[in-house]
Amino acid sequence: MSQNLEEIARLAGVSRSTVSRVINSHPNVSERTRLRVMRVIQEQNFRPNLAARSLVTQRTRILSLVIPQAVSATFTDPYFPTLIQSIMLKANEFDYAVMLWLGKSGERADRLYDRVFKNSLFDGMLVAAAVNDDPLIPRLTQANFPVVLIGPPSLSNLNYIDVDNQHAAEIAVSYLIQNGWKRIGTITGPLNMGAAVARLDGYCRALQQAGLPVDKTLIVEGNYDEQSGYTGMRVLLERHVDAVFSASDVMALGALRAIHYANLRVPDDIAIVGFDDLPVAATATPPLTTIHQPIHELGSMATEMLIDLLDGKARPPYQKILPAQLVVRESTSQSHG
Amino acid sequence: MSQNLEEIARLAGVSRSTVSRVINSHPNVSERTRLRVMRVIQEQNFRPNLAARSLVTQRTRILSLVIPQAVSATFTDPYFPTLIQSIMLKANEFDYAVMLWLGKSGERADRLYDRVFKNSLFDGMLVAAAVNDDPLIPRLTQANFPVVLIGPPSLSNLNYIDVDNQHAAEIAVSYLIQNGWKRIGTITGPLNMGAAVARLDGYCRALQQAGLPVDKTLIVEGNYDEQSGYTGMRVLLERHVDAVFSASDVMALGALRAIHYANLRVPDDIAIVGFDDLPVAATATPPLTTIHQPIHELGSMATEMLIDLLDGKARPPYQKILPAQLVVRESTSQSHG
DNA sequence: AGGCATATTGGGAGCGCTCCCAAGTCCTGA
DNA sequence: TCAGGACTTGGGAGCGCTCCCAATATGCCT
Repeated sequence: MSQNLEEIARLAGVSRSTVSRVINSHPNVSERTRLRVMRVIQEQNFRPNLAARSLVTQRTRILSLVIPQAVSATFTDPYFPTLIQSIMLKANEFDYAVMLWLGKSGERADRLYDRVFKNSLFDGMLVAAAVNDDPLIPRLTQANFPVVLIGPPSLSNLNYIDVDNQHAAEIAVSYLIQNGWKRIGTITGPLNMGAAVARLDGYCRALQQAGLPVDKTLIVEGNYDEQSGYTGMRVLLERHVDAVFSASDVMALGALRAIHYANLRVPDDIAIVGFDDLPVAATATPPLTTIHQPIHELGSMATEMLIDLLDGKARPPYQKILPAQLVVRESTSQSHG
Repeated sequence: MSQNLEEIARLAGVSRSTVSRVINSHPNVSERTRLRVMRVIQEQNFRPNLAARSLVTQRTRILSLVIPQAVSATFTDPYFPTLIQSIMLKANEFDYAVMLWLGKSGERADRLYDRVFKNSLFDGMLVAAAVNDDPLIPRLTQANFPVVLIGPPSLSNLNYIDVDNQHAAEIAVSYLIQNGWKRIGTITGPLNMGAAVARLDGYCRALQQAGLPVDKTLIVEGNYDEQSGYTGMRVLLERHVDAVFSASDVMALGALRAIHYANLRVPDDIAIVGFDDLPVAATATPPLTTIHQPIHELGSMATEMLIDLLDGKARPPYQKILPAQLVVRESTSQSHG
């Protein structure tokens, strides 16, 4: 069970080096020998010791995925599971394994990074949902460690992939305006996160471009979870909005709950637009108009970017921005004008 | 940045061995030397090479978490994120890192295990949501590799932790019976999974103990997702049930949707009991009576069990069963008798 | 002061692999 | 038949660490 190259070599009647060549599919091995060695490897169910290999190659073929904001509330959002899954699959496709690191709720983020960096066993790092003042960023500027951020970066020369949050939000709000809604509020994400800020910017721009005032009392900060959507909507109801742009579907669901609770109807009394296009958006009552985020692409492209960086196929700063589309459903289907 | 023990030793004016002792906090180092070495380590931001260490210790302090059933539908269920998070945190607490492995949708599970076992860089393995005919199980019986299953095992001598699914289901259905509901249907989970079978058994036992017939036409198989709850409920509505035991909250949500769609009311016309007690159960309309699963305990205890096994503090078969409790909310609040 | 037990330190060996270079084998063509 | 090139194979060195044992320093007792 726990043999080494030398052992396999003995059984196949060749040298350690030849077995190594077979395993790493080096060209200079005769077909005859290759087959013989392969058979012994199979019979013995031999798996080379990756620690030994890493020691000499200085590569582990492990990627770390770090999610600092994984407080339980955030993690209930299917956004992360989807992202994790797409990263995993892409990594495995390229023969990389993935280590996961989640922040403890209430823990300072640098404690998490201490934990991560204490473990040197990975070649590169993906960071999802970093906050703007993330303590990782300064650490990164000095070292030249391969990292790809998923989401908006707080420094301009970092590697990252993101969806065009601002533009998407602008489209969503413009759509509301074009369909006659006037008093449009928004429930934002946590404003220490870049994506949340960008979505709010898009909201403001759309209003300005339509010549509508930006009323600060119609802007409520949430934290992406259902409850904060509910609470935020209660506030906006008091301010008599007739439409709401929610920075996430999950919060939009909370907003729906608040609206039903107030015995109002969507979209007859109030229109709602979400963000993410989670599966649940399509089955909500009523089905939610929302911005479709290409979460799968985000995850798998981020992984490809990181691997490109590791292979020297790309150099930092390496950056990509993905478009996001408006998906119209019943929560805005009826014109108000 | 990438020095070694020898380098640190030189800077601190001691030997490689002494530095090693300081890092591993061996007792036989004088306080004076210890401080001096520590300071150099700090200054140089030195982190020992884990590959080299693993090569000699034959331990990596990495755990693998394998979720074979992670088809997108399953993964939308917050059960997994919660479980993953609790495992991660407990592992980190014991200074272990966690590698994650997810099955690709439509992929045969043994392909996943091939991938996992090709990577020898972990000391032990946690497997969540294995199916009954999981191809891992035969592999396990031969090797003596440390594995803890999360969920019901298909072989009696495996290490596992589980909640008492059958008993919990029995309590839930008995509660319905005691409150006067008569024609009780059930939407099960996928019946190739042990937990789903156990919950169905509990349903049947409760009926039998109350002297009620088990009507096979009132048993509908789902697959734990929202849509299958919806579809299952449509079938049960045709069969005129007055109460439903759903094997998951997410399916119960689907069932609620079907009931609303049919213009019936919960609990006035139909009572519903779920399973899991996800956060969403409390905020559903109406809030869901359900079985509370201690997901966090499940994950962190499974991790502790695995570490016990690795440390030789426990020997296989090592097994634990956690109780689950009924949480009564409005979806059953009104007696029907 | 000297001797002995104990605390502290140093260095060799070896974990299992890859990489490099040298040696061996085979085949071709004049 | 034999030189010369290409293909194939073997083995030494070394990656950075831990562990063991031997060597040295320290402290205590008589």
